[in-house]
Amino acid sequence: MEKTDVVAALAALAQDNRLDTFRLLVRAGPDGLPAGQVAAALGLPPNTLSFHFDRLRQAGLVTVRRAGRSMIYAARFDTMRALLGYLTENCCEGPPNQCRPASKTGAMLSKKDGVA
Amino acid sequence: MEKTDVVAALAALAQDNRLDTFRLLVRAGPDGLPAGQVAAALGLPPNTLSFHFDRLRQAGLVTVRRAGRSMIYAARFDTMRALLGYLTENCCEGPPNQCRPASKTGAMLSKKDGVA
DNA sequence: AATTTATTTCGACGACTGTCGAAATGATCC
DNA sequence: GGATCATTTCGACAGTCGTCGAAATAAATT
Repeated sequence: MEKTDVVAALAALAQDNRLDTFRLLVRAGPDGLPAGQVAAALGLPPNTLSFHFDRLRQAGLVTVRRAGRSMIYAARFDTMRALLGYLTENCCEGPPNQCRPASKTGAMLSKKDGVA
Repeated sequence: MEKTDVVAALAALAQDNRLDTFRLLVRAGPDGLPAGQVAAALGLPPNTLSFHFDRLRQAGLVTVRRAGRSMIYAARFDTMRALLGYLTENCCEGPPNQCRPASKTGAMLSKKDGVA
């Protein structure tokens, strides 16, 4: 994933209503939800939501398909996975690996520290 | 981590120069780098960089300490870890867990699908 | 205490963002 | 084909963002 795409995806998620929207779609799973249902769930006017959907779509975070007169939006898990991959690799891996679950016990990985 | 903090952190990282800055600090490790060194590495005017550092600091992504006349900025790995945790939990876990490494073989987790 | 070095604060600027009312589009149903 | 329902497009608006020159602060050097 290119840095440009990462910035775009981050920007898309860095807004209250959009983060809510995306989380809702994630919970809805691969089948997605019609725009109206999202609007109802979040209490957003349909044109405002349309604007946000567009941002998410341009960032590659959702897909749309038409079903009758509804537009069905669905989360793109592949993009989200790629984003998480980038962040984990580029923004968490300090010289001594800083990105482990905060070490509850402290043991368990103090043996070899296999860092490339 | 609260949703507000998540949005703040995402917004802080959703900008070219800031993402570069943060990545540089991550690679520098817990000891951090003096502002001037970051400015030199990224070719940014010091006042512009100062503005971005402030954003990162307000989002809890970096710390500052003074050392002589230099200001040393360092990445906050704990915040980054918390952010990744939130994103993984809230933005990747669809009904059938969507957030695995894209399934190279396809086997290996098709046995029980243990989702809470 | 004056000078140099490292960084921040201030003020200004054009560009972009998020929101909304109103009008347009597109599909369905009599 | 006219009414209706779901959604998008358009235009406008206040607010925020990213950048930069210039001035201010803060610490070391002489």
